[in-house]
Amino acid sequence: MTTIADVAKHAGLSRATVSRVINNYQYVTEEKKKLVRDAMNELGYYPNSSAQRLRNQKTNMIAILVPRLTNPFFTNIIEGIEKVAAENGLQLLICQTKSDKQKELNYFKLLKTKQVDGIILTAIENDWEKFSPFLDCGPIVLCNEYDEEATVPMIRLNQFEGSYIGTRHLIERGHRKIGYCGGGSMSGLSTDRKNGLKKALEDIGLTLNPDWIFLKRYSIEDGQKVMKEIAAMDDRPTAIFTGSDEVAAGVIKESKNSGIKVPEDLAVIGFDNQPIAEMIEPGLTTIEQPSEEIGEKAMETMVAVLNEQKFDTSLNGLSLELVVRDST
Amino acid sequence: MTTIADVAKHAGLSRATVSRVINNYQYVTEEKKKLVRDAMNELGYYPNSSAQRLRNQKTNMIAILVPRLTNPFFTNIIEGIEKVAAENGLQLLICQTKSDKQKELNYFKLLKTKQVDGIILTAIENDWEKFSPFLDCGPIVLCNEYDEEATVPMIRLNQFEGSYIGTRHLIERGHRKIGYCGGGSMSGLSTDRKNGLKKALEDIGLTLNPDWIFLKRYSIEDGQKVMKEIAAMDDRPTAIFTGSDEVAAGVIKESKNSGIKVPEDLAVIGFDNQPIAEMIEPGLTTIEQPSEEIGEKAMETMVAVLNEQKFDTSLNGLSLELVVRDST
DNA sequence: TCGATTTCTGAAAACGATTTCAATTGATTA
DNA sequence: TAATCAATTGAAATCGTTTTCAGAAATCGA
Repeated sequence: MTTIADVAKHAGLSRATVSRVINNYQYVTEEKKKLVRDAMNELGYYPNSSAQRLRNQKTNMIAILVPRLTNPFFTNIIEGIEKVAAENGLQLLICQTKSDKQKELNYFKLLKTKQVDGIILTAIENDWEKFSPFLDCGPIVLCNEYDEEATVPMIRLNQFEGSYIGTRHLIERGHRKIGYCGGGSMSGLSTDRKNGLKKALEDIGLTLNPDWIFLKRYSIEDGQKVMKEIAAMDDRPTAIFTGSDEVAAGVIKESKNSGIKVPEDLAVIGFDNQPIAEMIEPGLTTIEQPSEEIGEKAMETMVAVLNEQKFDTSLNGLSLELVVRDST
Repeated sequence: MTTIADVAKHAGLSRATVSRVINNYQYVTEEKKKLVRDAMNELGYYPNSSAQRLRNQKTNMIAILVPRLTNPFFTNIIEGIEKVAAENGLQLLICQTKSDKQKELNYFKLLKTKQVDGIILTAIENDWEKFSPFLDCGPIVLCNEYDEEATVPMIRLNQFEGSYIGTRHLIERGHRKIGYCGGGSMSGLSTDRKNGLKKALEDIGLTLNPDWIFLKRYSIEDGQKVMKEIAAMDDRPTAIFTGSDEVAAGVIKESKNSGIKVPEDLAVIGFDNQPIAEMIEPGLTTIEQPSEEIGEKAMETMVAVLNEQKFDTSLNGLSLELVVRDST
């Protein structure tokens, strides 16, 4: 491997000068700059990044923790994150937690071992206190997720409002027996959604039937199971509010096997507005989240924190919108 | 930050001994081991990975290049890769090329700068010769892709056969006017598929109509455009063979707007057997690829190469299977 | 013309780990 | 008993950069 010393020797200069050229330090004469550049080209030199990281105490690498890559919502977030990362010369280490507490926690060791400069969390599995040993190892940013205890920047949307407008929509269509199907129980996001639904019900004097609450449902298969459970009930909801389009799609798919008609027998509303919402029949009514923008904001915040700038923690301007199709 | 020197001092031993404990070198007395471990725990010590990488000249990181993360086929491959990577203590750097030549090439610099030990390619955009400067910087493994020129391990399925059996299926259903819709033109995989289709046609004395060949189509939107193009033709194919379920789904979706009935007016066959194939209506007939297994094999090969073991380059035992649904 | 800046460059000291080498001890063998 | 060998440890070199420090050369102002 050719090192900076080889380049220096070949150019008849010192390692220091070569380094200065690489990092465009101002006080190097054009003449020497050219000597160095020629030497680098002739030798095909590239700086060794491990050495740079060690010396600079910086990796320019950010870990991004997602539950599953197969969920387009998260890959869209990544899309946004990646865009801003590239603009700022940062690399991304994409980590799949599979919603596993231990895996999630293990990835935090990346901070301790200095493999990454910071972490963006798109979901939370563990109690927040578990993260406390890592808080001083580098910035942590929450993206599309939040925790009451957390003292870090959070980029999030008003999920409460999202499910509120979704539920209002169902109520307007005449539904009174509305079920809820969401994600993890630790998630502030999930409870917010549940509360938005509750509020919309309470507004018209109803309460959420605990039999119709399904938690920790993430995938198409989970959705299918939910549909089976509902089909088996004596007293069924007439509408179900789900935490993701995938789960909703599973519900709709299974409804065809269970002889339950959507939306006549069961209205279904999703969350995210993924491609599948448009592809499935009947088309899925859903709450659109500007996923790419959330990712961008999260990474912008990360960059700001890394540069010790101020950042904006207010509930950001991005809004959730109801997209009405045929499932309600 | 606490370093190995801090641990050494705290334990009253040398850095060398601490290092030996970390790497469980055999000749350290239990007594000192305990001293070191206690010191590490008390100080909350984690080895700095940049320093380790520099010293060991090894990163334990493998880059995996995919065109797009939003395509479930590739995330499934990643799933398989990740599984084997974890078993071997390797980290994954997931890189999105967006089918961009320059981006693809840029990621190869990861090898030059020693940010990764090796690269797994799941698609090829550039001519193979472009990669030649990187071949001696670390192992490259092709996964689900190949190139005539390439001299590196390739994990691939018999795509020729895949499209052959798919086309046979169409022919059996009475189709004679069959179109082809595939990916990049550089891709050996794509040409193989086209050739499999040609062969099946030639077997019954037909040729592939060049008007019905669509290349560089990857997404749902691309599929929709293809459908529009077909709808505008005077002489339309009665069946179309697509390179991915996403494209096929786009075709089917758009057919509903164009008043063209699938499968009556146009039979559609996909590739991959992604979740969407099952969700869309009519259900998509497709060629199932064991994507996760391909990923596993690719990573196993990478591990073998890294350990300078032999590897198996034969067309591997994984087979493509026709999944018949309602679109044909 | 002389002192004070400003440019420009290189030697050497970091960064934090691992490994070689040599030294020391204790056990074993001839 | 002396010689050999294995077990255990630490000092120091090394991995490839960047940066500090100091010195030399060039420029500037009075």
